[in-house]
Amino acid sequence: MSEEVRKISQKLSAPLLVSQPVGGSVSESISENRPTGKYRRAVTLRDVARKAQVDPSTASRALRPSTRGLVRPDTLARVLSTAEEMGYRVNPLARGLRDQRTMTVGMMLPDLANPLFPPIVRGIEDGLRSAGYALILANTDRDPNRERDMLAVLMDRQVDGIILATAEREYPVLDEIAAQMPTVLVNRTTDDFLVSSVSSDDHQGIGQAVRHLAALGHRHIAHVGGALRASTGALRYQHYLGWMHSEGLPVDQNLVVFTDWFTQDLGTQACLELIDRGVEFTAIITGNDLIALGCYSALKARGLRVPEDVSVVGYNGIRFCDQFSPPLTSVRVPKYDIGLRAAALMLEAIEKPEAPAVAILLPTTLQVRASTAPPRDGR
Amino acid sequence: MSEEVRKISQKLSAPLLVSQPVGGSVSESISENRPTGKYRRAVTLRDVARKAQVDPSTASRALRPSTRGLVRPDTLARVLSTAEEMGYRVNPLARGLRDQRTMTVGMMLPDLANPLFPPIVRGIEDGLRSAGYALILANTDRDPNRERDMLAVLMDRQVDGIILATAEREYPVLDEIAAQMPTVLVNRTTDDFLVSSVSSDDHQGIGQAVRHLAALGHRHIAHVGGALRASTGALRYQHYLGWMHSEGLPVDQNLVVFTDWFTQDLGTQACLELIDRGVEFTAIITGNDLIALGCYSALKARGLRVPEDVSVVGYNGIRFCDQFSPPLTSVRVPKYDIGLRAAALMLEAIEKPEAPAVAILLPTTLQVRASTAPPRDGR
DNA sequence: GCACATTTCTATACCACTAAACGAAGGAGT
DNA sequence: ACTCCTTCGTTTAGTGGTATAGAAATGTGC
Repeated sequence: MSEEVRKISQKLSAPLLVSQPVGGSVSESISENRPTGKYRRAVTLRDVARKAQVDPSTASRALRPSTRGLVRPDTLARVLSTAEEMGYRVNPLARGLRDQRTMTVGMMLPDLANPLFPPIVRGIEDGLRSAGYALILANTDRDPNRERDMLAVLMDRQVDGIILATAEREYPVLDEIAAQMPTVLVNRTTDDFLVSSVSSDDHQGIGQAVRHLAALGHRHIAHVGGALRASTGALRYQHYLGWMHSEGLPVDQNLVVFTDWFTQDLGTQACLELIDRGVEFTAIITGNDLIALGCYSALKARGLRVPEDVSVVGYNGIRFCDQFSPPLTSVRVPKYDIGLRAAALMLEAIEKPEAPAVAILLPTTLQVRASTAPPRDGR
Repeated sequence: MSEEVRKISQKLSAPLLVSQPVGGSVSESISENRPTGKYRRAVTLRDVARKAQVDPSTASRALRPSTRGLVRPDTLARVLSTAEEMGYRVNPLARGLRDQRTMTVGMMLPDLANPLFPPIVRGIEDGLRSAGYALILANTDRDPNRERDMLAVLMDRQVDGIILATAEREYPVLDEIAAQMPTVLVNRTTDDFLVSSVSSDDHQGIGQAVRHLAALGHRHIAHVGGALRASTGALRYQHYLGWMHSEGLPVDQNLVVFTDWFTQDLGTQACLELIDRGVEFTAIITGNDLIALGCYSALKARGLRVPEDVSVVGYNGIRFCDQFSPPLTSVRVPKYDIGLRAAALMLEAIEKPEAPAVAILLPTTLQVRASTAPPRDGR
């Protein structure tokens, strides 16, 4: 029935080379040395200048706001209107070559398919776009070789700055990168505080989680943490310790396990290990939502129900948290805003390369859902 | 406890301007007109040529593989080694300006945060990357103005091609775009078959869904479709009709509703409308997974259970389908592969602009999960 | 009416790279 | 010894835009 739409091939209609009629006394057409290819060539500054009867440099002046004052009003108007009329647009390549700027920012991230990143990327994207910058993404899959390669690719492209979502606490390349161009870290930071960063306030976030569980009556709260070599993993663990203490709850290192990375499978493994230690607990604070999902599987495998037997709190508040079974209580981090801020910071860094580094922490909100409940009485 | 990591600001260590010692008889340093800024300037072709004692154009020949044959072996070696030694990298801006190619492809998509897109984008990204191309994303949020703007931005940047995930069946801008540069559609197509596209084989996909439900014993299968102005919405609807007929199942237009767009909320609305028509059905085939989630809510709101009272089949097989409550049976489309293919097609189109358009359909697989079950007996 | 200041525009040069045309050197052929 | 050819390199010019210096036009004051 739909066979007619399958694997068909059909000639492209040959497009017209629209050669805009050039009125007035200047007779040359726009870029007479037009290539013979399929596509139309763009109008250049020279084309505009010729038609407006001025020198290209005058046209250039007229067209860029900052130098506009150096042009007599009537000339200005003439240039502007012919430019408008001819549909002139500056060629950012040419301008970039001259100014040594590409108006492009590179971003390295582990994997766009990780649901944490798309909203951040959108934020960055939108933030940069409003200032005329474009974003080039490079996924590294946490492969150090690929990371090097992608970095080289971005550098080669002369990006005006680099945003990194790939940083680990020890991250030797960073020095090298930061020495070459403006650099901003998102979501994660390094131990050496050299470079600006934007992330969520994990202190506050873990606090919300601990206090929420404490308020429900939990005392034996476990931690299935993320990778300690990532700042997020380490910080959340530290803040877990800190808040447990300050809430007067017992901390037992047998109730703490770590994953090697922030994935569902590793979360399951770690959680199974935790359970099999046989130390009693009624709630888990996890390193992120994926690990939390891993805990769901592990708990289920050992016949424990969420939240009846064990409450689980995630971190990040990725999309679909509310659709999980049960819906996952999670510390929501403002992902889009993190991106926006990172973009703003990048623009600032490009503008003023000598400005000092800043760490920006954005507030989290606890989203309480069905994965947390009071512990069964008696425990 | 973590106060020390909060809102700190600290001077960046001033980086050294590493001025590589230039040996040999040529005494000028690399780019003596180095700017005074924070960052090091790149080594140019001239620098290499000077040091290797050849003309820049000879160096250029030596350095690009295609013209390498025109250079005597010893000269070649000398140029190559000095280039290596000085860490020379071509400036893509300059090359792009000369060759009128940016080695960059633009992509317009509605919203990266839609879980359908990240895997596709990764595929495109990886496919392009391997050929030395980079990808620039532009999110449009389906706002026609934004769409125009983003398009202009991409054009201005002289991208070598455009990949569109924003096409609707009637999509007037497309002609204009396709006349200007290589264009490839992903996921969706237009009614006028002018431009190459890569999407999933919806005929096969819906077939899998219908036959799965039929095999379970369902006869009254409803369709909560997507937007008809998108090819995906229209095709899936048509194929639903087709397969229902060919499976000998009754088609009742009262069992068909459409959403205005592929979102969860609109899915809920549409499904509520469907239920309130009072016509009996035991299963729903939806326009995509988000609509399926919307149906979950609607069914729940009317006291119907999935899958006991109504089976639900999604489309796309987005991430976390298996975590939903209940886990969603869905037609999985090979998102990453779609991206890869789109990239390949784009590269081909850039290479040979006159090549005819092709529509590539990739096979789907039905992932059966807990949202589908046999209908309760008696119905 | 002239010197001088100011405004407005043009010419030049450069950003980094490369295709095409050109030229020099060396070898082969007669 | 002379031309012709091949090989390898350089010169030239051009990609589009803009800062800078300087030229031309205009205005000002006496």
